[in-house]
Amino acid sequence: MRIALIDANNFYVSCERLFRPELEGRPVVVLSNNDGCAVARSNEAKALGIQMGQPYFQWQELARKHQVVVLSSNYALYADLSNRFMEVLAQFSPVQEVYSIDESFLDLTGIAIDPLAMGRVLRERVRRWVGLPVCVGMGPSKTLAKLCNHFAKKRPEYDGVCDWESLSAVEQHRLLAETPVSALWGIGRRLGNRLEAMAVRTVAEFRAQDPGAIREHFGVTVARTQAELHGTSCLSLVEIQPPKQQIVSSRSFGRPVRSKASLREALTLYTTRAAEKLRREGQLAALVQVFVRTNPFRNQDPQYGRSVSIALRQATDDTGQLLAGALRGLDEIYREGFAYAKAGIMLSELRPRSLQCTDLFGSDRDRERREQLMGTLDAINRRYGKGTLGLDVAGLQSPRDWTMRRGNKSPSYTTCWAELPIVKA
DNA sequence: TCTGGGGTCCTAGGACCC
DNA sequence: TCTGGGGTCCTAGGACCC
Repeated sequence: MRIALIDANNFYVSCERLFRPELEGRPVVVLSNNDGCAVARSNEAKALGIQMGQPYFQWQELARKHQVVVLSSNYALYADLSNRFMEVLAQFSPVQEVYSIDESFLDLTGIAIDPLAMGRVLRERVRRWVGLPVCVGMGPSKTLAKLCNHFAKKRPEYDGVCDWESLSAVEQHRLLAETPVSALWGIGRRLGNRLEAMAVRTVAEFRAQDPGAIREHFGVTVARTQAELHGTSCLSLVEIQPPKQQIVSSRSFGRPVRSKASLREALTLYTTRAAEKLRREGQLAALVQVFVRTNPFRNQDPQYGRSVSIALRQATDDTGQLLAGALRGLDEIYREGFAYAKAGIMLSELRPRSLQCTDLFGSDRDRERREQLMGTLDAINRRYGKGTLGLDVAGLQSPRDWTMRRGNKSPSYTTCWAELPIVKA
């Protein structure tokens, strides 16, 4: 078994640099929604000490001093480049798992080429065809492929490609002994702390633990991780994404929201998005959950947060019916006098549309007409852009002062005609 | 003043059944 | 005084991922 994990370097930053090559060599940070936290950092920005997930206001001064280029996130651009990246990788193996927006596993078992040579070809191909820098890790299990990818990124001597089985036993052990256990895929901060409390600090020490004891104290997931480190593949590649079990749409507000009218408006937008996703997935939802909460970081302010589940009479993908449920939920949980910072909805108890039962209390003709309406809505929004047409059950009236802040977004270079980059001859 | 969003899986415990 | 055992389903909470 030979599994490769190909991962783009500082993905969002690399996407931005593709259209602004002058950012090469400079510290660049991409921010989360609402320009809240750092979610991608160039190597130069990492070297300045800006942490992943660190709130912008905490390093704003530092950024100014070192002329860091700070950008809002541009998901349309990243999603488009991600698709191109994945298509290029697909040419190297019939078995691919797209693991996240910037990572993919490939099964390279039985491919006769020298793995390191193969890794270098992969890197070069993505670099030339898509323009993104990537690193390649390979090993007999997903966990070892992930770990080797980590080495390929952190250790310049590997030049971006690291294969577990091409390493000598001495080298393997040295790497494991130099790597903290929390660098492992599946070992986060909590488990890392618990392991450390047992004097298990490095991957080498973790691998040497008694498997029975690991299973007993940490459960099957951690036991599998340990087995994978020994080269026993426990996790197979997921080639076809199983249908989603829940669909979430939520946002923090650009500024605190007090009125119910604004919350209704925000939830109308979130429900519209979630319903679109649901229809794209070909699923129906039977349960709508709504939540609102104040800002937990402002603990001097009165805090409130609640969620409620609304069971629908029948599973549906109709924006109107889902929205009616969501707004009924809001009526239940809204309390006056709080400064709300975030709201959202979750659709769950999903099932394929093909299993829809007929409604005892509604006519099929009504249903057909609603389905046509939703289909038309989706088609128009696909063609003319998100949000061109929507339902207004909430009665949109208040000024939309809650929408998110995105002060520094780059143009949608590849997904919007009006924002195509123009190259001057 | 300013702190993201969207997911999955596992486990423990209670309810319930025969 | 003695108070079964095994199984399933559901839910809440915890942990992880990017």
